[in-house]
Amino acid sequence: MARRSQQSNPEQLRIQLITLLENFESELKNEDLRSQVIELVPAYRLLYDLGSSLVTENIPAARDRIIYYLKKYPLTIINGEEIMVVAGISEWARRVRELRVQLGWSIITGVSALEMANEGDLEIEGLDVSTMKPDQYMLINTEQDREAAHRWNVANGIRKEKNISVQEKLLKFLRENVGRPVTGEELRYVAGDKSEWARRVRELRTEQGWPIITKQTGMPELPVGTYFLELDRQAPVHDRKIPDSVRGKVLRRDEFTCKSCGWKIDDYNRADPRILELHHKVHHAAGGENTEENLITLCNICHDKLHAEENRKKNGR
DNA sequence: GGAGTCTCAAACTGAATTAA
DNA sequence: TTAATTCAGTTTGAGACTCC
Repeated sequence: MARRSQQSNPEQLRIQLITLLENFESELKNEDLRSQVIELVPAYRLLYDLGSSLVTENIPAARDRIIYYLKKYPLTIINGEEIMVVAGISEWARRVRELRVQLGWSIITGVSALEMANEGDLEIEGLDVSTMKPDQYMLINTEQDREAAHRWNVANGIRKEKNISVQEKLLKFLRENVGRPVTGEELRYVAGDKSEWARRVRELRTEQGWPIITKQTGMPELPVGTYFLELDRQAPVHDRKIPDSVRGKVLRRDEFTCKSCGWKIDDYNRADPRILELHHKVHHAAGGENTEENLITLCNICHDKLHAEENRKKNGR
C-alpha cells in the first residue's frame, strides 16, 4: 500500500467532513450494515487528512510531521493518539520506531521511562516520568544523533546473539560504544526488551565496576536518559562496593575533579579517555571504609600512579 | 529505475479480564 | 487465588505504490 494523497486545507477538510457526517444521518436509517460502513470510510480518510493538515508547514511525510510535533514539545509527555493525529496514517507507531532506532532521535516510551526512573537514571525537573504509560512518548533531546543508524546495526547484531545473557549483551553494546553516549531505548532494544534491563546496567556499574555514567551519576552535561561507558576497563574489585549514593556525594564534593592533577570530567575527550575513580585514603584491605571521609576523587592515571608508588615503597624499591 | 514512503501480517510481550 | 484467555501495543521483514 502506498502513501495516500493529502489535502492541506484544514478548513476545506473540516467542511467536507461535516457534510459527510450530516449526509450520514440518512444512511443510519438504512438497515444494511455494510452500506453504512462503506459510507463512513471516507470520513475516516478525511479525519486522517484533517489531523495531518494541522501541521501548517508543508511537510508531506508522516514521519517528518511526527518529529516536527515532538520537537515542538520536547521533554513533554505526548500521547500516542496525538502522534496518530499529526501523522495522519494508521502505522504511525512504525514511523516513531524508525525515527528512534534508525534515525537517531531520542524518543522514549513509557516502558523505558519507568525502567530508567526506577534506577534513578531519568530525572526531569517538574515531571514524574514514572507515571508515563506505554503508549506515551517523549523527545528528550532535540538534536538528532546521526551515528544512530550505525549503532542500531551493531545493536541489532548483538540482540540476535544466542546463548548470551541480557547483561552480557548490554555490556557488549556499551563496550562497542566506549566514549560515546547511548540511549536507554537502544539498551532496551539490545536487551531484547526484557524488563529489568536498567537494573542490569546498574549492576554492571555498581557490582562489576564498569564506569557507566549518566547525568545523575557523574556527568551532569549528559542528556537525561543517556548512558556513557567512559573507558573499557573495570574498577578494582574492592572499589566496586562503594554505594552509588556515597560515590555521588564524593564526586560532587570534589567537583568532578582529580584532586591530584586537576583533570575535570569536562576535559573528557576520546584522545585522552580518562575516567574519575575513587581512592581509599586508608586502604580497603587495611580496614578503610567506603565513607565520604575516606574517599577522594582521582583520575585513573593519577590513581594508577599512586598505587604504583605505594607498591614501590612497600617493596622497599 | 531507484529512493522514499507507507501498509500488511505475523510473532511476541505484558496487562487486564474472566473462569474455575 | 490461580490459570486461562483476551486485548492492546510493539517489533520486524516484506512488498506495494508514488514521485523524481
